Amino acid sequence: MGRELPRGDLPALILAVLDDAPAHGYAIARTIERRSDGVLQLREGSLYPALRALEQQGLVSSAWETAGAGPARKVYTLTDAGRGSLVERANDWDAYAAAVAAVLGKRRVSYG
Amino acid sequence: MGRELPRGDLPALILAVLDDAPAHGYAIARTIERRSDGVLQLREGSLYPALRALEQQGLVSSAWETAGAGPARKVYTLTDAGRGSLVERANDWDAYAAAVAAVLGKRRVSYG
DNA sequence: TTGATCTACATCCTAAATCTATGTATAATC
DNA sequence: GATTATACATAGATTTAGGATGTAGATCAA
Repeated sequence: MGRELPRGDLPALILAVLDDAPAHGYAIARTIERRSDGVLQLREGSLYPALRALEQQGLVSSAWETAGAGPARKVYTLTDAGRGSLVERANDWDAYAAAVAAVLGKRRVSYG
Repeated sequence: MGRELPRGDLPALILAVLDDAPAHGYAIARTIERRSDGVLQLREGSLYPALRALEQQGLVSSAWETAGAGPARKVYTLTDAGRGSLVERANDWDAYAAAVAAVLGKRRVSYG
């Protein structure tokens, strides 16, 4: 269980999670795993660099949340630019998925 | 036009093309572009290393075709192992595409 | 006959993005 | 007090695709 992510799709997934509500890194990873039924798994080594890049690009903003129990959390919020980028990336994904499906054809479990 | 390929999907695309008929490298690239309506574009720097890797793994076999007009062609044929690998990769793709779609949700052109 | 274009294969280098491994630290559970 | 879950972070290795470049035959136009 748990397929590696093909490169390039991770930012879109993070933005999509943040589009529902602000969240901190660890929660983002858990949400992606849950929503994908465990198919998509996301390591810290991928997650935090990706979040930093998104922030540098102005697609998310962050704020430390020191109150509450447990270690401090850095909570990320989608910016307007991030929202726009998400729509673009989602459409791009659709086009890509359709293209791959067109090349692969209908070879599935019952191939013969 | 022409999106870069997320890493990992290229072998599956090549195997799928060869599943219909043996073909040489250049023709494989053209077929992928045509079937995907130009969305997927494949450069020599990606194509030939990928073909060599597939051959080393025993998923395709190759033979030089010297007859005919133009430069010599190396014609690739899917092996039985390649056929099995293709089915596996196609199913894997399905699972991955479904997982990404689940995380992305229904954010598309008419986002709001 | 020169040049441009398409076909066709090939390699080297670079870049990007992800994973592995490791480290720090708090809190709850056993 | 040991383990587990939470939570952030970085360095290094790996994978894999693209860019640039090179060779070479065939075709066609100027």
